[in-house]
Amino acid sequence: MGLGVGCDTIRMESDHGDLLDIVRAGGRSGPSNTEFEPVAEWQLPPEPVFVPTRTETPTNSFGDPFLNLRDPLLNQYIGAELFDGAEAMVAPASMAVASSSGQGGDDERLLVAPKVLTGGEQEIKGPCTMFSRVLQISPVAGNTKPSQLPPRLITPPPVGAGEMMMMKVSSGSLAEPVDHDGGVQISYPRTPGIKRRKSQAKKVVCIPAPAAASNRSSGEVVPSDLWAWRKYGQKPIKGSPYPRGYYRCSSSKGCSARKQVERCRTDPNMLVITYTSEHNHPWPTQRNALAGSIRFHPSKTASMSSSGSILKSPTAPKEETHEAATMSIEADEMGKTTEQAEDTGFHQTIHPSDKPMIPEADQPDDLFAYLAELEADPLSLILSKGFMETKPEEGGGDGSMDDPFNMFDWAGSS
DNA sequence: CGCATTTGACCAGCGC
DNA sequence: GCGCTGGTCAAATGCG
Repeated sequence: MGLGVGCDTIRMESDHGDLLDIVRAGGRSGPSNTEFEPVAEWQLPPEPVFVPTRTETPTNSFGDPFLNLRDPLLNQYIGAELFDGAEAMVAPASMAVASSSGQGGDDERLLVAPKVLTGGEQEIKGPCTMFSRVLQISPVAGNTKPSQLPPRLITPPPVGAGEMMMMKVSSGSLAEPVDHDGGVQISYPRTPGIKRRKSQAKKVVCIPAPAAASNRSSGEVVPSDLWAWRKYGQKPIKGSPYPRGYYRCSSSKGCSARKQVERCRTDPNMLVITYTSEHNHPWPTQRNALAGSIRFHPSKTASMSSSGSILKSPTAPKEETHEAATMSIEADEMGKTTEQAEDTGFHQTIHPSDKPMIPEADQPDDLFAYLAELEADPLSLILSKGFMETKPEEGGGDGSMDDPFNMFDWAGSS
């Protein structure tokens, strides 16, 4: 199932009185007890839209891990590009991402939820909850208001089985999944009553909580990513039975990057991770990242023993990934010619038809190990495997390790 | 011993 | 100004 054009809008009201507009596509009908209402500002472009080049992106100069992610199994992008405060994303066929002009001004936020179906209509269960990963990049403080920006919707070609579901948040607090049959949502924290220190850029990621394999005394299971985080506080949150953990980046001294981890109020199986500030340093080395995340994660130890490192991709060796990283755009696959892609300044590779990154010879064992690891630590795997593939512009970069966006070189530089 | 987590105290923003 | 709540600090504690 590819990306549909027809959309339904489901207006839902959360327990906080927040209105969520859910735009569905792909033929699925929403709950019958909801009010259907079209959202005019949501537009489906006739063809994929390319986002500007990275050089036009003034923020996240050190390679935000949530930009340009790729679904490691589908080998498709699940990431997003942030520029000038606008929201623009590249999504796999299993996901739809959109940005709106925001009739409600600053209150307009976008949500994305993928729906991946196996071949036909059977939904992937179990470890494949990884497919339920969604990203949303919120506007950057000080930049153009979303309401001043034109709508942008970036969709990959309808390749592979998938179903898309889009949502929009009019206002409200942290993301709370409203679709519980496989979708994951991300929103921007917009609780009016909650103080927001200054106007910091925040990214809210809502992911399935890893299996409760961890024996942490707090019972909290925090998925790791490439960064090393140090917990510096925990607070009970009003209205939520679950505390919120506060983490700061420990990969580098002086790094102001922070994240908050809490369980979704309505769905304890979901983790809401809010990223604040940016890293002022490049990606940490594997060793550093490991040092900051291995504690309290016995399952990772087992994973390490089999794969050598929790950050080591069980898929392609470095040479292959690097090769992939330097491959040029297969623009035709996106319904656009290379020239067109270059005209837009967008230089990114999407391989909808690529074979899975799992090496065939190692698939049986590695696949199980991979899935197990995925279940235990999905975010880490996503970040360690699903790196963006960005080819530097001619003369704009040599793809060396000096390029903070060159994830593959970074992974191999430790 | 080094580093991370825990946890109570303190600070700051916001609404009334 | 006061109270509420979220966010941060820092000493205590624990683990490898």
